[in-house]
Parts: sequence; C-alpha cells; structure tokens
Amino acid sequence: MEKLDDIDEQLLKLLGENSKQTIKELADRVNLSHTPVFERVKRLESNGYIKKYIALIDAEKLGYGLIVFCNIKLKQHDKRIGHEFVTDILRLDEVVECYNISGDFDFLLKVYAKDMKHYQDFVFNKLGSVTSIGSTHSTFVMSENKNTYNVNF
Amino acid sequence: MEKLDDIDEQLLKLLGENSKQTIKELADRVNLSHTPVFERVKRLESNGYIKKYIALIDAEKLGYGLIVFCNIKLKQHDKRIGHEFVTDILRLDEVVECYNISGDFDFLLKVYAKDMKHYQDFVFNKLGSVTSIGSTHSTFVMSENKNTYNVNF
DNA sequence: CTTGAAAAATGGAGGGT
DNA sequence: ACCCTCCATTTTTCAAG
Repeated sequence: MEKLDDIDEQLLKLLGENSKQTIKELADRVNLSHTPVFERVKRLESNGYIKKYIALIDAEKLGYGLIVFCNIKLKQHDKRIGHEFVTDILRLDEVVECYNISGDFDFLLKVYAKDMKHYQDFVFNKLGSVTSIGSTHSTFVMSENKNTYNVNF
Repeated sequence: MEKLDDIDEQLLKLLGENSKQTIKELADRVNLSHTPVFERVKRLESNGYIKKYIALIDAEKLGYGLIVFCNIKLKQHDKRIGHEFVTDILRLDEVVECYNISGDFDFLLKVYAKDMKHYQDFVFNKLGSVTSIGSTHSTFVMSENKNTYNVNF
C-alpha cells in the first residue's frame, strides 16, 4: 500500500468534515480536475482509508439527552468472561461505544439515554443481567464541548 | 416541529449506517416510492435531525494507533477558567472529543496519538501549557469493541 | 401516497497529452 | 498522473391519479 500524498490527505480531511461535497467541489478545493480527484477518492475508499459514509443524527432531537460514561469492572479476568461481556454489550442499544481500557476498570462504555430514569433502568435491568460484570461507576456528561468524529491529522 | 413517524425513524437509521444509499434504494427499503422518501430526507436535513454527512476515516491507517481518555481537573472552578480551558482545548488537534463531566474530574478528553511518545509529548508540551489545568489522569484504550457513531434509537 | 417523466447535476468511463 | 469529453445514473422537481 503506497503512502498518501498531500492531496490525498486534503481529500480525507474535506470528506471527513462533509461528505456531501461533489467531486467537482473537491476538485476545485485541491486545484485539480475532477478525474484525478474521482480516482483518488475511489482509491481511498478501496484501500480502506475511508471506512464508510454516514449521516450524523441529532440524538438530543430524538429524546436522547443524556450521555454517560460507564466504567465497568469484570468479576474475573479470563478470556472467556471478557468475550462473554463484549458479546452481551454489543446487543445493548444504549451502548454506542465500548473500549477495553487500562487502569482500575476493565471497560469504558459510552451510553446514550433519554433521561436519568432511562439510565437507571439501563443499569439495573440491562447491565444488571450481564453476569460477567463485577461493578460499575458512572460519569455523567454535563456538556459536550467538542466532537470531531474523526482524527485530526 | 412535528413528530417523526416510523418511516422517518427507519430513514434516519439507514442513513446513520450508510449515507451512500440512493433515494431509490432507501425507497425500496421502506416500501415507498422515491418522491415521498426524497421529501422526507430533505425535511430531516432541514429540521436538523440529520446534522451532517461525513466520511469515517481510518485513524490507524493514518498512523494514529493510540486512543487515550484523559481526565482533567481544573485549578479553579469559576466560569472564566472553564471557558479558557475549553478555548485552549479546541485548538489541539489530538483532542477529538471534550466533555464537561461529573465526578472527581472536570473534563474528559478523547485523544488520538500516533504512539506513546506522541502522547507523552502531547501531555507535557500541549496540555502542559494550558495553564487552567490542575491535574490529569490518563486511561489507555487497549481495544475498541464497539462504535456506532450514532444513537441507536 | 403512487406513477411517470423530464431537466439539471453528478458519477463514472474513454481516449489523449 | 493529469486533463477533457461524453454517456449513464442520480437528483430534483413537477403533474396527474
């Protein structure tokens, strides 16, 4: 896999900010004609630099006004329990992100809930029935000050 | 602002997963013709349910193999210091997300770094020159198990 | 809502420097 | 690897049922 040049990086940045720009618009921004830009974008897609294109949905408008980071400690630390935990977690709609982390806890979840009642129900009923969990610690988000959704390279 | 019906929600889910589907493809999936689907999508865009369309870039392929959650405690807790902190943080490319949180710490940052050396340099030189910071605590991501990028409603 | 159609814009492929 | 041209597809709008 060849390295990216400056133009490729510019295209990734532009598409990472707004993927609805046309090939022609991108071409104008990087001072090329549309053909090479088209080919470069296709190459960035097929080489996996661009993973996919998505719409960003406003969670608050859908009633999901609460973001919580939920730290999880497992009961035991063998591979089977860890795998079991991840499998169970992937099923939960409230969990939008899940990381295996260093430190006092084993996993960090980012959870979207409608309100505190919903979150309480999530912890007691959904996390409560994931048997691999030892303990949890919740950190509530009061405001989101930045989210770029992509690496800033 | 009128409420969304089931079709609107389906469209948001579909576009939140893959925004490259054509209006015709979306229409087939929700069992409608292209005209109402086109109008619904436009309405979801102009009403802000769809915030924007982006390409998801593979950070690892660009050399950013390290994700760190960095907890920050401010020196003082007045409004001016908080605002000063956020302003400084917004400038840092390594910071992809920033949240004002409850608990022992004041802010949680999600940071992308190329490697540990890069992260060390980020903490010492970049965070080190943000004078509003009192203390930091880093949690390193060992693996990302889930990331939906959008609320699962 | 559906079908159908049509104009304008874009995507995508060809040949040439 | 770039540019330009051309055709196919898609977007976007509209009319009629």
